[in-house]
Amino acid sequence: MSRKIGIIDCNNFYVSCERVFNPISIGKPTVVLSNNDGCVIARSQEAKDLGIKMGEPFFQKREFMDQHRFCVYSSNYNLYGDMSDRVMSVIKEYANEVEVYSIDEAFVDFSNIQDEKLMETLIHIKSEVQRKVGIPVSIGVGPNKTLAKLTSHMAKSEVGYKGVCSYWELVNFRNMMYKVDISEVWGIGRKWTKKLRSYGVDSVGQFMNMNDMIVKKLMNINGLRTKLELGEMYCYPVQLKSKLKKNIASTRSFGADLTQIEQLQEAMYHYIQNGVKKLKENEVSTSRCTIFLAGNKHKNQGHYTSKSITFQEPTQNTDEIWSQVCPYMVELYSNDKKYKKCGIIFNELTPDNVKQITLFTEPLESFEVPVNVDKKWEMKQEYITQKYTTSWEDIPSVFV
DNA sequence: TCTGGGGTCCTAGGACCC
DNA sequence: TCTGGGGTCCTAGGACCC
Repeated sequence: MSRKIGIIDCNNFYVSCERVFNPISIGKPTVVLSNNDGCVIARSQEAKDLGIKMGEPFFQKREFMDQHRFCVYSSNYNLYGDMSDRVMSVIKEYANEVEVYSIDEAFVDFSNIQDEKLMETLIHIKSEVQRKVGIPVSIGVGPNKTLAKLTSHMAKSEVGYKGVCSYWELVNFRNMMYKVDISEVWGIGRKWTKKLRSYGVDSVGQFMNMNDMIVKKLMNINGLRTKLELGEMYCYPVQLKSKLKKNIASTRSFGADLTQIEQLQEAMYHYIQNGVKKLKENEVSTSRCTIFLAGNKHKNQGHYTSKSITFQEPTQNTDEIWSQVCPYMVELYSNDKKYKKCGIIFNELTPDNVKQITLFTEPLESFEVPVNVDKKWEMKQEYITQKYTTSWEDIPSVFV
């Protein structure tokens, strides 16, 4: 007997969250912007209909949005995180086997629900999330994740489905797939779409007809899995237990180009503090990190350097990390370049409860770094925090 | 003037070892 | 001068996702 895998997906999630608290934007074209108000990361249906693309730079569309009386919001991740928790807990009232896949999506294993009750259950969940949290969702269900995603796409794009679509209710699925573009498949992104098109494969139906070995060669094992899932095989299991994170990153673009190493160091210290906060929230320590400095790739200054640094033992101490990172920044930095972004990625995370004891711990060389022994650092940091706060957050958050 | 941030997985190639 | 084969580990780069 086939599994019943569902995907419950919040519609235009960030916009929908804003609309719960700003009903004035309902019915108007609405977008939510990324950090720095850089680009569009969520769009209402009205905004999509007016041709606003995902990831489009805000400054290029600002005038257009003014003309069309858009509601524009800077992103408010605390709000979205909280709304996400509420949506997920409503879902969990009706299903035990839930994988929270992202802030706005959950895979659910509905296999234990009787065939005849399936649609009824899904419709009920959809209306309960709407009633209790105020967020509209779409639901797709099929024998695996890939087909669930594809049916949820149909649930969204075809009004007739009213937001809930089951693979088993689709008549002549295979024929329908010749009309669905290959890029709609979960797991097939821009590059692979281009590659497949160059082989004359434009529709999902054509992709399904390809030879397995060719698919594997052209893409990789996951490309093949995607193809097999379209043919009803079950390759990507629903992950009921949340897996431990493998990396935790803290990176930001600057409000303007930076040229001095002191500025970069201040920024990096800031990001380390932020990253350490995340380490503590996740109850892990790091024994290795990667730092990077990068230029503005949009301005023909797309340089990038990075360095991996191994710590003597797992840590979640900002200054300890900083003392190791600082000398390498000097190494990576070059005074004839402009920098637009930097950051730190913590790798090799170990849960705090299994901390190892190192028998021979040598004193940390890098504690000798001068910046760490006098108090100049803290003053600088305070100054830069103020500065960053004004340039990042002192931006009007609503334009009507 | 202004173009996000944070993840995962796979693969090829080099280093190194026996 | 000649110069095997196999295994593991690491890293960089490239693809994908939201």
